[in-house]
Amino acid sequence: MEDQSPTLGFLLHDVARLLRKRFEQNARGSGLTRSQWQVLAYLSRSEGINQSGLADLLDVEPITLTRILDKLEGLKLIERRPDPSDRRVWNLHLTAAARQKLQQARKIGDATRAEALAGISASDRQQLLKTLQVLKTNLVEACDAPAAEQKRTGHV
Amino acid sequence: MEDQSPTLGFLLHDVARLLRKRFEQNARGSGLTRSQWQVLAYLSRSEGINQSGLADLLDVEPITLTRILDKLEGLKLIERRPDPSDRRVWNLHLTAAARQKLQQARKIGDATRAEALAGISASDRQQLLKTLQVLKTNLVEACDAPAAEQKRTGHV
DNA sequence: CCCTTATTATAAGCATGCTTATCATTTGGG
DNA sequence: CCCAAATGATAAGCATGCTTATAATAAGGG
Repeated sequence: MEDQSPTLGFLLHDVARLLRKRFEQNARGSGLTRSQWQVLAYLSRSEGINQSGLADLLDVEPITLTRILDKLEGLKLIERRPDPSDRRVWNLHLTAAARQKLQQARKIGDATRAEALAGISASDRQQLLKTLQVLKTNLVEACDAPAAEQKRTGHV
Repeated sequence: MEDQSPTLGFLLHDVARLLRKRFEQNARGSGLTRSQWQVLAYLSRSEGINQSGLADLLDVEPITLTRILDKLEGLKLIERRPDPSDRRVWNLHLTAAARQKLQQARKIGDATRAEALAGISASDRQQLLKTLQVLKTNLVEACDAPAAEQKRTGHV
């Protein structure tokens, strides 16, 4: 695992970064970044949700989301509406412009994904998604647990 | 592809980010971040390389690497030595301290990877690495090409 | 030899992620 | 009812990625 080929972590990080980079190359001029698109996409399935709820869906920290929402609000793509029963809370809504952008960005995402997946069979794609989903579940759980002991035996 | 489950891009991004986060939780106190570790790891296989060569290996932009090297140099983990034949160039070398750190970080990486891969069979792990490697190759190539046309037919 | 072009490293400025801290508000125990 | 603890949003500061730009140097054609 440690010799010639990069480890899983390096490889995953690189692939995610390159996919993000290629998406943004293809999306030049859309005015939306990948993260902004992700926030809009998740919000479109949960309109009216509040910020900490949406941060949970996205598995990011609330403060990370706050800044993305600041941008999206400035672009008039979302609205923060005060919650009638809790003055700490903002309820989030898409604007009409956001719904248009979403369609556009979805096309760019499809095209970018097609570039990345060239030459990979349908069953390998399925397998990839399945395995990544397991990794994500494992990691979400691990991140809430105390730090792993590093086995000094060197055995994995 | 677009309905309930996250797309490949979101999933990859999330898994990479969570793996990075978990690594850093486990590495608390090592004084090294994941990216710094990656730079040391690649450099250990190519000592004496210059900055743009190393940036190519890592598939990052030279300026991204410059700042990481600034940190590593400040931590006395690398040395920049002037190239005798080209005054623009720095040749990069690990210090003895870096070699120690590398061993320590490798253990943390192994432990983190084990957490992420829990419950995934050896053959599925192989398959995952293989597919990711193809994705990376596709993307490195795509990023050097002009932006993809987005097929307005909606077909992928 | 000189001038244009390419290459190496770095700077400035932005976006997203994090940790840690703060403020306002709500909730719940006594 | 009142104070302590929990919760929602935000701020400050750091790391790493990017794009675009700049300075110094090298290389090559005329």
